[in-house]
Amino acid sequence: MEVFNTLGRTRQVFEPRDPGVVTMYVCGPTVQTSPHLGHGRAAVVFDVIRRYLEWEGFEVTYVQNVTDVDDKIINAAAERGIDCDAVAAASFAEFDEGYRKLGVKAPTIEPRATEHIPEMIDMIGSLIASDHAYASGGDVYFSVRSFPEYGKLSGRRIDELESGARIDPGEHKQDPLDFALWKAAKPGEPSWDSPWGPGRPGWHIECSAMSRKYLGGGFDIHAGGIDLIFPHHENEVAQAEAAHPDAPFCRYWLHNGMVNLAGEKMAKSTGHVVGLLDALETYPPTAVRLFYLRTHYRKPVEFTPEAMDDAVASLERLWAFRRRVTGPVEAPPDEQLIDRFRAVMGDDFDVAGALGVIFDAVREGNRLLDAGEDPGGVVAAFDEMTAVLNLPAPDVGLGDVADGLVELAGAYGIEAGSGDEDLVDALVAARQSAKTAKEWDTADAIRDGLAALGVVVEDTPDGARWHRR
RNA sequence: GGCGACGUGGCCGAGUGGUUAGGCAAGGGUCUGCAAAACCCUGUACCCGGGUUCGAUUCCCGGCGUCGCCUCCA
Repeated sequence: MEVFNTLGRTRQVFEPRDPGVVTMYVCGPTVQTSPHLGHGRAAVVFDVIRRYLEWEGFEVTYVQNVTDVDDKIINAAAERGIDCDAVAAASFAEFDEGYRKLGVKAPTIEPRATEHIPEMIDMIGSLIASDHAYASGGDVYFSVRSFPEYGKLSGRRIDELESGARIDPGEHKQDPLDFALWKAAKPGEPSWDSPWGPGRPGWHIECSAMSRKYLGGGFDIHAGGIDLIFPHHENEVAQAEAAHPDAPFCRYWLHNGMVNLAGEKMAKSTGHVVGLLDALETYPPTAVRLFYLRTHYRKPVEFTPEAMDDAVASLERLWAFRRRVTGPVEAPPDEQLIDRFRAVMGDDFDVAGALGVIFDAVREGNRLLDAGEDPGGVVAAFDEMTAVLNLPAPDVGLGDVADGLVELAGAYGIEAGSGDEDLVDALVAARQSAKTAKEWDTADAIRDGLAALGVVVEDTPDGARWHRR
């Protein structure tokens, strides 16, 4: 298995720190506003990587942090006249809903910055003790020049950074490159006591401190958006390795590409976004998930209605195939398909390639079914592969069609009272009678009526079947 | 300006030094009362210019273009 490691910008053989165990830290959201489609992509992409690793037999500890204290949360709270906790709680609820609808597995641990202030203070303290940081005017800054390897993750050199850097008013840096580990509290801001006075942590320190706490030194995978490489992840490396020079901070850095809209990156700071929850209302969540998964995780993707229609149609092909097979599948998964799946997934998580294998399975399975042969092994492989990607089949339940259904049934003399599904079965049977009598108009009217309710009737050699659209 | 990524057929999108990715859409056919689904067939794809090679879309150099980072950002 090989992965592209941002640290070194090369493809490397994946060898976890401890055999059979993978420790992952994913940069989670700053719970400041509503999630957009970009947040969803990061979550889905790393969720699939996690599920794949678990499928390969690794025991995965998946940590995703929640940044619940930061300048923008404070500003948003001030603007809206509510407190920071309320801003964070409302935003977190939306992220959580979005992740859940997208089928993202809950993190093993989901630590919040505000619940790990002592750990951060400890780390800051040891950085000061080792001269990698200094207190200044109630703030504490990391001294970038004290860490010679600074820039190794993002491929920057300190001297080049120097020219563009500057010190903002109110900061007390010794060097423009230095960044805040601890910010002195201003009036009205949330704050915690510290050896340097009341204040709050800088952004970067939480990930170094919390990953250390839950995953230890030299954990396996640190993941996040490609836009976090600099400065966030660069700073994390510097802090963590300066505080613990004995071992590298983490072994593999994985970064996902951005979601673009009209050719430009979605970004909450510019308002150039499509809300995640809005998209999940407009499109089936599994189709949104598939939209993310069609493109390799490191590449940018363009969000367009056409791309979504495409994803919806592709998904329908998947499930149209799966609907053809009823009853339990007992055959072992087709080995050739599984081998191909494993090969592409182990090749820097080529999920687009994996989808190619899945669609090949669909064609082969359909061909076998048409030929009257047993597609068991292909179906078993299909089920296994789609489970790894977590592309769940839609609910077959009727949902909210009940009212129109009773009316339609009545029109054909079918008594309400039994369950909705029985009603549909009765209507399908009525259509079958009409077909037998060659009353095509009636048969088609029933089918059209059901279609209008979102129930699709399809004829097969074994009789008519129906499913929810 | 510095650093980095990318440029594949109508659209999306994997991949490879020489033999089919895949999806969506389109055309033809089979099946079917019709429809849907499905299967089969079709469309001579790799930004441009050099170079390496028996052979490059696939490696190297240059150019053009798009995007990202260089401030907060998944």
